[in-house]
Amino acid sequence: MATLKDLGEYLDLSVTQVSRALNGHSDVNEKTRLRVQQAAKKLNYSPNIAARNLVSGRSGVIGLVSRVPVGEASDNYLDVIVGLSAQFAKHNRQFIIHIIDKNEDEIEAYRKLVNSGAIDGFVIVESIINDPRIAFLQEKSFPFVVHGRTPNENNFPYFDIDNYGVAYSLTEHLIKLGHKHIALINGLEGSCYSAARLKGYQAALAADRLPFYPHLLRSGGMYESLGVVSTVQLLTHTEIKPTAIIAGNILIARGVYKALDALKLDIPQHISVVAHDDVLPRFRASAFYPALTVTRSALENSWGPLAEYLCGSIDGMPLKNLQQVAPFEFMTRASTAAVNNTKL
Amino acid sequence: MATLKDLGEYLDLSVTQVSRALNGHSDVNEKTRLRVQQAAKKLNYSPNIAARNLVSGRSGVIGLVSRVPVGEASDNYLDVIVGLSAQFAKHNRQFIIHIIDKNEDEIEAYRKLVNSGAIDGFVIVESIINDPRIAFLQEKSFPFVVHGRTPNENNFPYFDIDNYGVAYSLTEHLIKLGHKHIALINGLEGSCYSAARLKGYQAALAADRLPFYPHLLRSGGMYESLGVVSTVQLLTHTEIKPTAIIAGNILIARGVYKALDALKLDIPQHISVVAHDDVLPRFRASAFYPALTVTRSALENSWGPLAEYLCGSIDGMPLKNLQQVAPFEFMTRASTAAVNNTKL
DNA sequence: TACAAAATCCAAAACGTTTCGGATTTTGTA
DNA sequence: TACAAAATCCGAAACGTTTTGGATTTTGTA
Repeated sequence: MATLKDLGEYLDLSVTQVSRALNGHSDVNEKTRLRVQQAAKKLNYSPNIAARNLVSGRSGVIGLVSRVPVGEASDNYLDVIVGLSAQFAKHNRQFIIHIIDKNEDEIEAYRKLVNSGAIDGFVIVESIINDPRIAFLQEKSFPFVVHGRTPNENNFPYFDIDNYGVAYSLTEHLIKLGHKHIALINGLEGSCYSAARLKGYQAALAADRLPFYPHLLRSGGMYESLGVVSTVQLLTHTEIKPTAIIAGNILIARGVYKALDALKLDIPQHISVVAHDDVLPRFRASAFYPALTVTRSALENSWGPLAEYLCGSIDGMPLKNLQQVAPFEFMTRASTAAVNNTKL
Repeated sequence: MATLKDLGEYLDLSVTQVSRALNGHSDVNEKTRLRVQQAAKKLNYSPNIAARNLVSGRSGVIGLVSRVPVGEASDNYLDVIVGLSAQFAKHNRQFIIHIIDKNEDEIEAYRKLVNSGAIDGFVIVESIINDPRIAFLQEKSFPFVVHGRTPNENNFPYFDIDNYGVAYSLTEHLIKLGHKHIALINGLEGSCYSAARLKGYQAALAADRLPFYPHLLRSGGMYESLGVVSTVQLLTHTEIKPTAIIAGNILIARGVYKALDALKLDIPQHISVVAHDDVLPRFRASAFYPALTVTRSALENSWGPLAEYLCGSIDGMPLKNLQQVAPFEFMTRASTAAVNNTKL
C-alpha cells in the first residue's frame, strides 16, 4: 500500500505538500496538484484511515444501539440498517449496530461506547418523550442525530416528518365528510410521533368544536395486530362507535381492513378508513381494496438527511442546517366517504 | 480521555511498561501490573483504537458485502446481521455491511474494499460453486470466512452443517418407510449446500438401488412460494407422483403444507413430508400440524464460529482450527408414515 | 561476597497522517 | 532593477499505541 511518503519521494515533493494537494488546500500550485493526483492514481494510493483517525481524534464510526429486534418489530428494521449503512458510506463513515440484550441497561451501553472512543456519533431512532438517551448524550455533548423530535425544545440535529400535520389533515378530511366520531389508532404512548399526532388530531377536532372521546383513542406497537384488536374493540363498544378510523400506518390499516371484513362492515359505506403511509417496500398501500386514502411520506427519505446531519454535526456545522421537518402528500382515494348516519 | 502517557506519569512508570502491563506481557511484575490495572480503572483509561490500528496495520473492521435484499430474501437477513454483529463485538471488532446496488459488479466492490485498507476480513454467505468471491480473495490472500463450503478442496476457514448427511438421513428415513418416489425441493442450483444435499439424496437412493427421477427434483429460492409451486407441479405430473416430499427448509415446508391442503391431500396418510429445520426464530417448526419430521440444526449457532474463525485467520492461526462441519439432530414426528400404495 | 541469571524496567523508533510555523520562490509594481 | 506581496513549498511536531533492543535491578548460587 503506497503512503504519502512514497508519493513524496516519487514526485520529489514533501509529504506535507502531497497531503495538502490531495486534500484540496489552497496553497498548492494547480500544476503540482495535478501531478500529485495522477501519481496517486498510478501508485494506487489510498489514505491510511487509522492514521487519519489518529490525528483527527475520530474513529469514523457511527453507531446505532438497539435491543435485539423480535417478532413484528423486526419487520422493517432491516430497511433502517441498510438505508443508514448506505448513506453513511457516502460520507466515508462506517455504520455499525450495537445490540444490547434484555437485562442490559441502555444508557450504560451508550456510556461505554462514548468512553471507549470507538464511536463518533449516534443515530437515535424511535425517540420517546423525555428520552434518556438524548439527555445523556446532550450532557456529554456527544454528537447524535434523532429520527423524530420532542415536543420540547429541540436543540439538536433531527429529521422528522410533520406528524402533527399528518394527523390534522387526516382528521380534517374526515370532519369535512361529516364524521363526528373519528377513532385514532396511534403508536406507542410515550413516543414522540404519537404525541405529535395526538395533538394534531385533537387540534383538528377542536377547530370544528368536536368533542374528544378518550375511548376513540387507541395506542400500541404499530403492527397489524393492533389494528385488528383496536377495530373490534372500537366497534363493539356500547356507547360511542366511530364512523371513521385513522390508522397510524399501513400495517395497522391492514389490521383494520381485516377486522372490518370479519365484522361484515364495508369500507367506505359503513366506515371510512384513512392511514399514514410510510411507503415501506414490503407493505404497499396499493395492496388495499378499496384503495386507501393516505397521507404519504416515504420513510426511506430519512436516511440521507439523517446521515448528512450527523456528519455535519460532527464537523461542527451550525445547528440550523441540521434540522428538517419533511412534508407529506395527501392522497384521496376510495376508502373515505361522507358519513352514513344510519345506525350500525 | 486518559492515555498511556497519563497513566505512566501518574504511576511514575514508562509508557512501555504500562502498555505491557495492560496487555498481559510476561516481563512485568505482578504487583505493578495490579497497580497499573487499578490506575487504568480509576483514570477511566481506554485504549485509543486508531493508534492501535495504526501500529498493527489493521482496521478492526469486518465486512459483509451483499446486494440490497428484497422481498422474501430479506426475511432472515436481519438475523444474519444481528448475529454476526454481536459475535464480532465480542472479539472487539466492528462489523459492517456494504451494500452494492444492482448494476454494480460484486468483485469490483471487494477489490475496492481490499485496496482501501478499510477492512480486515470478509464474511461470505450463500456460497456458490466456484464462487468468484472466494477465488478473488484467495488470490489476494486476503482473510475471509465462508458460511458453507465448496465441493472441492476447501483450504480456507469455514463453518458449515452436514448438508450431505441431512439429505441422506431424511431420504433414508423415507425409504425405510417404503417410499420409492421421494421428491426433493432443494435450494438454488448453484449453491454449495444445494449441491451437497443433492448428493446426499442421490447417495441414499443409490444405497437402496432406487432410481433417481430428475422430475422429482425441484430447485429455487428457499421460500414458501417454491414449496407451493413445486408441490402442485409434482402432484399433477402425469407419470411419476411422489409419495413423500423433502423440503429444503421450514419455509418451503410451509408452502408444501399449504399446497397439499389445497389439493385435499392428507399428511401423512397420502403424502409424507420431511424438512430441514434451521430453527429460524420467525418460522417455527412447532407451528406445523401434523408435527413435522425434521433434521434440525440452528442457523444461529453459526455466527459464533464464523466470527471466531475469521478473527483466528486474521491473527494467523493454523487452518485446521478454523474449519467445522456441525452436526444435526433427527426429530421423528407425525408427518411421516409408511407408504400408502393406493393410487392417489 | 561475588557473579551469573533471571526478572523487571525503559528510551526511542515506528506506524501514516495532518497541521503549525516559517522558509523559499514567484509575481507584481514602481 | 529593487522591493513588497503573494504564491508555493517544506521541516518538524503531534496524535497514542506497540515493539525493539538494551539497561537496570533483583534473585539465586557458589
